[in-house]
Amino acid sequence: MREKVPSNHITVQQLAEKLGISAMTVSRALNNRPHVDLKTRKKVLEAARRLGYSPDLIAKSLALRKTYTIGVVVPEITHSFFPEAIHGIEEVTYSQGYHLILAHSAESAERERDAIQTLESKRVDGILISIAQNISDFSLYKQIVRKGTSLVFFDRCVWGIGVSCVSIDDEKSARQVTRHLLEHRYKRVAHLAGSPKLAISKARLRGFRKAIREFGLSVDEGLIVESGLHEPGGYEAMVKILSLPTKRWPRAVVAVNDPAAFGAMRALTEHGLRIPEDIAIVGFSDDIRAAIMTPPLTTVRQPAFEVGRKAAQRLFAHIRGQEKSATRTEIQAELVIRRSCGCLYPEQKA
Amino acid sequence: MREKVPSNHITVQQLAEKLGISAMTVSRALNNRPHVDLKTRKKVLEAARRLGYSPDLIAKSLALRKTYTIGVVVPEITHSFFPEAIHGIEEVTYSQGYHLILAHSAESAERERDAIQTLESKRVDGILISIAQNISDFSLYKQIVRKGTSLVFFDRCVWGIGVSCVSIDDEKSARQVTRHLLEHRYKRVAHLAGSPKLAISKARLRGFRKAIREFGLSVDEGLIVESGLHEPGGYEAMVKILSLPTKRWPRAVVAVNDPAAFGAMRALTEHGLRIPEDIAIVGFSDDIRAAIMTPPLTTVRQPAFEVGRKAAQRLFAHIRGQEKSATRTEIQAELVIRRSCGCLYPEQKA
DNA sequence: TTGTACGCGTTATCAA
DNA sequence: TTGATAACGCGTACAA
Repeated sequence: MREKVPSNHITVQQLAEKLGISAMTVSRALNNRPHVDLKTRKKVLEAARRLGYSPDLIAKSLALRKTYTIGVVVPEITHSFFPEAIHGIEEVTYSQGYHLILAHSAESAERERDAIQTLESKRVDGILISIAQNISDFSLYKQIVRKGTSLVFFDRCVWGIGVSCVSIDDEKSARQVTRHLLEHRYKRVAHLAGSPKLAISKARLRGFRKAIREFGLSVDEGLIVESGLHEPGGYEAMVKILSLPTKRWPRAVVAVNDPAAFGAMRALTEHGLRIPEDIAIVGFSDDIRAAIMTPPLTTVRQPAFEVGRKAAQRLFAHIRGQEKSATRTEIQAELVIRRSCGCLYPEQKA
Repeated sequence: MREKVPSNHITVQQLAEKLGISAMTVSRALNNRPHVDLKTRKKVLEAARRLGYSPDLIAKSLALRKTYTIGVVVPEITHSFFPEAIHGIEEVTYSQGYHLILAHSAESAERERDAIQTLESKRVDGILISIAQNISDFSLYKQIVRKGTSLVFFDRCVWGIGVSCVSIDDEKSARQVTRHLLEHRYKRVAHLAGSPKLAISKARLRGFRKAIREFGLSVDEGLIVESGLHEPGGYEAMVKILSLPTKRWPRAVVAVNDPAAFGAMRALTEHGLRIPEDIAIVGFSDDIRAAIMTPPLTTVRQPAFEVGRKAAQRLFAHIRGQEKSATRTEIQAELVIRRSCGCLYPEQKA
């Protein structure tokens, strides 16, 4: 027993019949194409408006084999980075007259697979994706490209499969913030590392190591502790560090992101340690809470909007066939210096 | 000069030819429909997998006149409420096998109009919308409904046009939080009101007044000050209140939202007043920063995820034709008691 | 300037 | 169980 669907959508055919002309003429008039008498054109447009004609983009897409739509897959939607990136994507998309289908993988490989296949089936003209954690099989991405759909990664990328990527230069940024600490004469610096499987974690760890080496210091491996990306993990990791003999304690900490830093700050405070006087700390990502922590957290600001904007631009370049080979765009992050690193005033230094 | 679009998508026809059977049989096999020999079915599925067949949902939608897609229009995308609501919508949508097209009106009536028309043209099965500010022409919404597209408002609604709505009960929530203060023996309570044009502001003000009256007290109109919805406005409004003679000062403050409360807290602190010992304060919306203010801010939690979830459920009920008339769903907000209201420990009371 | 025939990829319908 | 035909709404190509 099927429901009666009203579907009061008027078609080009119907418009044509009502006006006593052919569908083709109506189509031409509606799409501002040449070879239509001005009077006929006016008549058509007027009728279309009056009858509330709305073009069927489904039919149009089928005929033109082009949807003027791009798909976006994000692993997380609540975290402030992605809404901002989506905002950036959306600005470009809108200005180009394209539409946007949003899919959410919820950090699940299966849901990501679903999402990509759906987007492919919807025949989007291109896909922007920030991949879920723990993805190790890249064959789907390759398949998409092979089938002729433009693809660009943003924020979380896969290298070596010929796909462009726009991301934050995590390694350079981590190196920069670590250097900042070292320049202020902190010698022993710890790192709360994210998952060793995640590219951003690895990049930040690399940047951290690089900075230490560049200062002619050596890395104390015991001061590199895995914290994950959330507050509780940061807390645990810091507790673990504080369980070391006091003389092995670090003078400063570089956390893989702000939530981890928040957890670490809690651990420090609970141990009766002052920030930054006893141990300084810096985060990563400029979480909205960073500025109002006590003390305010020094961090690295991620220009999410910019990442989204650039990624969308790259995708459109690719869709238009202006992009020959895979490119790698790295947006420069920005160091936001606050009290937690103890570097604001010279006299606070170690 | 047209570009060569690879578009290596295999079709049902091609599959059929390769297998030497008809397209119809392939279609039946792929869609798990009856009347297909088990062996044929297996052969089809195997071939589809091997050749990377991906169904063309555009063609399918055209044939079935159903897209299995809903559209969502939000006025803002960075504010944490909407990402969470979208998350809630997404969970329902995903579980129902539907897809989601996201559109962003950026608080602009024109962009909202664009978005709605696009969604209509894309023949989505339903639309969820939280309307932009300053919208006064509701004819478009009515038109959408008339054309047979299901519509449900969420968070920001329009009444009286026969469309269902899911929102937070602002008036009741404001009444509840105000009552909470009054129950703890605060007598003089001020209100930082948002814009008198905004529905949520008006509702919260109504709730505030109602609670006061219910306690047999009268409202001191001088203690109701317009603050807008942001931090600076909250600061200004509080300064204005503190410029009153000391004896007219309130013992507690209900702010229209958290940012306004943050501003007010800054004003209080700068005046050397203690929170909550001298003046207590409560906010509205459980901004992520509320918990880490000094002192932590008592506030009203907006279950955004829940609003999104419920709205999506309503929409699906409507799409399935199970919904006769327009309904009004109000999600109950939740009071989050922290230190700023001075009600956590009995001995702190006034 | 206008109109006709056909195809886009899929499924419903009805016949075999 | 299978297949041929038509239709979904639109635009391209070509003819009138």
